[in-house]
Amino acid sequence: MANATPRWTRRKDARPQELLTSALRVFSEKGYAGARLEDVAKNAGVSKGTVYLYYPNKEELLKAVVIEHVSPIVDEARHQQDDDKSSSTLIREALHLWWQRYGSTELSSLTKIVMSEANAFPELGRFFHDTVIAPWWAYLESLLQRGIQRGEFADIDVEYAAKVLCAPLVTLGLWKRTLDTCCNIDTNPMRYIEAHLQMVLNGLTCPKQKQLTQGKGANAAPVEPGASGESASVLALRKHPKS
Amino acid sequence: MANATPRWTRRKDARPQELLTSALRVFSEKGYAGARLEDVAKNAGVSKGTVYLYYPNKEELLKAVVIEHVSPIVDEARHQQDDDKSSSTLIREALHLWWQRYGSTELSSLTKIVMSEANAFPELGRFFHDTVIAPWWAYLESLLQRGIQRGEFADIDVEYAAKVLCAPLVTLGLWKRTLDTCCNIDTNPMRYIEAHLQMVLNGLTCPKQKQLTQGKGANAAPVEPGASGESASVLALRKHPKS
Amino acid sequence: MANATPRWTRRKDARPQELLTSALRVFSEKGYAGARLEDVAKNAGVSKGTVYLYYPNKEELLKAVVIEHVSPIVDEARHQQDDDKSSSTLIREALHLWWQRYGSTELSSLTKIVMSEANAFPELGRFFHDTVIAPWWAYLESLLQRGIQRGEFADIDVEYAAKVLCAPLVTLGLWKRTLDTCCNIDTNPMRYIEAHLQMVLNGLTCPKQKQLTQGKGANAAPVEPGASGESASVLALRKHPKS
Amino acid sequence: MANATPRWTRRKDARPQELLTSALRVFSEKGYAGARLEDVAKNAGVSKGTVYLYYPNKEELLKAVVIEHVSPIVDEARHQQDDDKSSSTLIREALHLWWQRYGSTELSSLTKIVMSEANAFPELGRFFHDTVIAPWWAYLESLLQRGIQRGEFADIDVEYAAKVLCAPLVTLGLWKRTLDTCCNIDTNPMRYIEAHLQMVLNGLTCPKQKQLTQGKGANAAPVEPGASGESASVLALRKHPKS
DNA sequence: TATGAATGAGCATTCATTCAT
DNA sequence: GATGAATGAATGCTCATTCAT
Repeated sequence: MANATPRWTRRKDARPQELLTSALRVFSEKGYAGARLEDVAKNAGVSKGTVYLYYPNKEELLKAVVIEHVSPIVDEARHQQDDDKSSSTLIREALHLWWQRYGSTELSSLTKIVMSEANAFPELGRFFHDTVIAPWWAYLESLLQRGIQRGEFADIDVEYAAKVLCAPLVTLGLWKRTLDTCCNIDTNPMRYIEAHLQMVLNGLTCPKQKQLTQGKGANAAPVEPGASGESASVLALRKHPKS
Repeated sequence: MANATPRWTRRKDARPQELLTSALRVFSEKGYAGARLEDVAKNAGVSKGTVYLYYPNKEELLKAVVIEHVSPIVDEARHQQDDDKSSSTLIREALHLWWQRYGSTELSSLTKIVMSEANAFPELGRFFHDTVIAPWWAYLESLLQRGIQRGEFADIDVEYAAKVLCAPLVTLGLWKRTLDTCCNIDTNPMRYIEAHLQMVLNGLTCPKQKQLTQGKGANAAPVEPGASGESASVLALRKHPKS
Repeated sequence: MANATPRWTRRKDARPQELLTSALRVFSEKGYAGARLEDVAKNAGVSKGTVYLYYPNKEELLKAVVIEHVSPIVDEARHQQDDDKSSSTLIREALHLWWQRYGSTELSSLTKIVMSEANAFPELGRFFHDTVIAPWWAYLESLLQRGIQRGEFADIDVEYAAKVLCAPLVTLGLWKRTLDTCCNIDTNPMRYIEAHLQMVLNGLTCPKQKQLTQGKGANAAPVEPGASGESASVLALRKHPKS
Repeated sequence: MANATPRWTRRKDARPQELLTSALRVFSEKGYAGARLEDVAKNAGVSKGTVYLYYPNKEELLKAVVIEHVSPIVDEARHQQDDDKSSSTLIREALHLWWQRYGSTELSSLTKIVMSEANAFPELGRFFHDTVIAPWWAYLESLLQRGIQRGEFADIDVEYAAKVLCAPLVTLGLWKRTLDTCCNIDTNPMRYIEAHLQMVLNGLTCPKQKQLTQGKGANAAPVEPGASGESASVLALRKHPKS
């Protein structure tokens, strides 16, 4: 027996980190409701009660995980400098950074969890929005703005374009951790991101066709229906936008 | 006693439908773990025990919800005809259709639920992939292929572009049902979709700049670093793709 | 096996009563905090979960015990009629009734429990006061008033006398269920009540002495100190009444 | 480091005292089960572990509180001298003393606690009886005896009268600390005690009526039923004394 | 002595599932 | 088929107690 396993060699200072890491793993795997605090504890090499020495309850533990792990990423992006790179390059870098630091890691499970629990714990949703989503949107927005001002980008709906810009990465992170796993698929993230950038930077439309649609303002109404022989059904869709 | 209270005049066949609708609502609101079968039952106007007459357990009920509600949507898209519209228009229509039939409805909660539970119930994830995701991807892929063949679209990475193409809509559906609610935001779906289409069809890059980047194949390696003065960090990012 | 022990032969209607009886016993024995709902259940021959079908939580169960068991007693006393008995007799009857219906039964444990938990659950304390204590005080007060009006009783501080009148019974109930048990004492309740009634109705003071102290009003200040050679310490006590 | 923060200048001997005081407060407020040793410690300005240096467990701590705080009071009463005061005065003094030293202080919470826990810890109940109750009874008994012997008091059931005599004070102490608090009542202790003394010394019965009932021995059977027109129900009560 | 991090048994509460009616 | 009372396993959380420092 001896002191083979000393009851607490580790420092109080180390505990929170260990618990948070363990919690991230368990929440990732089981979701919020499915995560048992006992597993979080066991995983961190401590007993159930110890968790409560550091976090008053399950919800706060989850929040702590988000705060601890996500916030730094956003800060990193926020402090990205505008240097003399092209705006395209900065966007490319931003998306890759997000992927490398968040999407490709266990952290992206948090997206899933927050989405799932936002109804039950609106405060968590708000926190995630304010801390993670909004800053990202703001950063991407500033990059788009920069591109337009420097004549690199066409004049588009900056606010919404920013939201759209990061959406595929969010989805990718989600899929990698869910469908990929259970369907034995192996989506290639770099190829995915590249496809996204290609489309978004250059557009699908063939250069020769550009004249036809090019030149409209960013907020321009959708392509005029009648003009391009669209079906009535599409008209209907556009005229009664839902929600 | 007689039929003083015709407790079940409704046909037996109607029950499953009502249960499924009720279940969709409850799962939507509470998530899988949070949904109480008693609420599903109450909501459908039956007793707790009745649920078990139709579905052996909670998991099967969820699967049934997905099967019942999602499958038809995909069929509708699958049978979309190639007529003489432009490929851009078909893509536009496809995305609007998805939004109208799925994203904007309670169904989009299923995305959230499936994502959350895919680890716990891989079979559910597989089913969702096979039934919902894959067909959509295939359909979008076919549209992209058509566009390229008809000279409307540039030659891009069709397989991945299809995945990217629907990703923002998935994200939008997720956000509308989570962050929008708890942050009191009101994202405008039509504006969002339009921004997406604008970017994807025309690209961000200003026409005059196009020459510089245009002309590379779809699967082309990312813009050559050195050539455009990108920082080493981006290089690094691209050279060590994670996950 | 057969249906030796049918899962639930007993009626839903019977359950609450059985649970309440069981709860009274367990609360009596263990106090509020010490009572385990599982014991309450087992005692009533049901499972833990069943308790929650009838009472939403431990606190409500306790309240229900009080409501169910105590209220009737008070009602009984409240409806006691003023007939042609002497007021002494009515008081005698009231105290005996209290003892027979409450003090001598398991119910008197509730006094103990309510006292113990009143700080933690003030609402419970209020409820007990309003439902049990106050009505009793009011009833005794009315009897005292009647006695004075009919010339049977001296003119005393009716409000406080009523409180004092029932106090010894409360204490007796408490003692019987605590000290008597653990000290192997066997206080004789009838003798106790009789001693109380003797003192209270006739007073300790010997008839011959009565002239000396008699004749003062009920609310009279305590016997004048100096006049009867009392010690300074008592003076002090009276001049600085605490609390 | 040195003694930069003289963490414990206080003598070791002081600790138990402080702990006991703190424990009294916490037990008072929360009851036995509800009291958290951590609060006791914090309140005394020490750490949780320290409590265990002085008291092996919670139960012993409670016993120590009782021993420490209650014993002195009894001693004080026990040493009360019989001087030339009237027996009424001595009784009056005794009750006031009890109120001042015990009932009106935090100590009276101990009554509540001991009552609550006597079943769980019979030894505690015995200790309280032997140390607190019995001596008080004995003292009051001696005063009553003295009164009778000196012709001041009628010939009553001394043993039980003593118990009854202090009962209202016990109840008052209990009520002040429970119902008064949660019902926002403010019972006036001096008025209460005075009402008690008035009744007990002079009796309720109007002087003119005294002849009718006076003159019976203390242990006399209750007023003869038939003789005073009492109802049959009272007869019943008296003939089947319970418990 | 004193500390306070760690433990783990213990209990209230929930809810999917069963089954006698 | 339908009911809903009953079940009991599961889990969040508390707190008396221990013990390495």
